[in-house]
Amino acid sequence: MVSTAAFAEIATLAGEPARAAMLQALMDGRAMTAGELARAGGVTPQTASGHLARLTEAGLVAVEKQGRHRYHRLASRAVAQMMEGIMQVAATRAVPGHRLTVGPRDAALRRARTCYDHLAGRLGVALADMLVEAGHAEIEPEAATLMPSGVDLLASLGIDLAGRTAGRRARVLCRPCLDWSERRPHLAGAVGAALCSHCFAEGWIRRIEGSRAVAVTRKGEEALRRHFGIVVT
Amino acid sequence: MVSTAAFAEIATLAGEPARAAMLQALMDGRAMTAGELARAGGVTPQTASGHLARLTEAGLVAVEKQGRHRYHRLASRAVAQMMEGIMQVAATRAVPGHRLTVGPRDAALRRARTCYDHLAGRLGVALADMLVEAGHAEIEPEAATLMPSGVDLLASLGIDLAGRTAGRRARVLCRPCLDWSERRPHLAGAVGAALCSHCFAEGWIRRIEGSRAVAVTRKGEEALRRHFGIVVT
DNA sequence: ATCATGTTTCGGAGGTGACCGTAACATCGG
DNA sequence: CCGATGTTACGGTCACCTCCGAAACATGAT
Repeated sequence: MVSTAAFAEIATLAGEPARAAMLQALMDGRAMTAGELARAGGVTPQTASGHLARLTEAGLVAVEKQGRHRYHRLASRAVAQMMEGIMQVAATRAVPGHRLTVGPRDAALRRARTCYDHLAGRLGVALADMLVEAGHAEIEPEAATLMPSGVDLLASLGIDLAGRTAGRRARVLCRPCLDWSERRPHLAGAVGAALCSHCFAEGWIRRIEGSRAVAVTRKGEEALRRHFGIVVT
Repeated sequence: MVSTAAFAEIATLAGEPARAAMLQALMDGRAMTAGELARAGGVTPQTASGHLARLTEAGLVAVEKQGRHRYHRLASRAVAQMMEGIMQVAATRAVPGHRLTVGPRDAALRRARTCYDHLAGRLGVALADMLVEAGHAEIEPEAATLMPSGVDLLASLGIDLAGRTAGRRARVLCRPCLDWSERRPHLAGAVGAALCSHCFAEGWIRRIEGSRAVAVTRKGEEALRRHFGIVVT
């Protein structure tokens, strides 16, 4: 059994408001400096630095030195998945009066954003829906499958699921992720990550300054329509 | 976005040592009284009562009144999944010197136990392994599939995946769960839950007093060998 | 009705931890 | 070398929250 002490320590680290805000800010998969995270958490840089040291020590956050900056990111996919789990529970407790659609800043988030290492929002859900409707994928609440035709489709775009299709059946299992804005699943895990990084690499999407939202470029609009037949409104 | 406040509240609730211990005690899927949970958490009944009230208020725990007793259980599968996520992160931080095999009490746990609503330990892993080797299932780290032959096998035992095989393809996706004692995945989700409850219903396994461990009955040993060809050592 | 068991409420004591000044410490660019 | 930016260390204050004792409250058994 994972000792209760270790369990409690991790949960306590995630539970303090300033740290929680910083961890949530890191959920877009990017690496941020302590200063940025301090603003995200609403505390002074000194305080944030202390928090980050504890998070790093506990293995929730990893740092990379780059010149004068120290970039902090979530240490592993397991951490991101843990956060998702907590958010799912927190979401069920969502106050009815607290409307989910809040202002224009969230509009971009609901349209397209990153969720740690994969795409979410209407873009992420539309991609998942398209794959299901075309028979390229099957998605159930607990798990998802990318069918052989789906693997081929991605391969034709230059996305190889890095040996995951090794030999035999070209079928890849992956994890679904419940989209908090659409309340429907999109593709996560290795498949979602590969798809997302490909979109960035091809210049189909780019990050919106200071936000987890991403913008679909003109090139991206065209590519998404041609390759996937989807239009993200 | 799930508000940071809600996120932090849930994580804080799970992070306090006494509450964490109580939640972990509930991870076997059973319902327990406040008194039992007080012992599990190492606090007095008054304190436990207060904690349980908060956990219930937050939607982590659900209560059922039954005469003089009030039985508490995890409120949803989402909560159990959240706890699993935290435990996964806590496990990666496992101190090397802290050996995982501790004493005889854990021996029973490592052999067979419940993990919220499904089977774990060598029993759970052996079942999963057998299904994979026989081609009845495919298990990858992120997801798992119960193949048509696996669905048929379970159906022949009287386990119907409650409409999940509805019409079309008789193939059920489900979630894998990383076993902390075996460090390998076993079947979770609806499939794991159905399998587990069937084992209890048939008298193949029974709970060991005051523990999350389960014992395989003589009848169970025989049934597991005949139906699945496995022997749990 | 009375007792016993299990559970909740209340109030006060105690401890832990977050927070911010101030200040020292790295590191890079000029 | 020196300044600018970013990060870490220290000390004191303050608020939150856990915990238990005592006591009230339910429910079922005697």
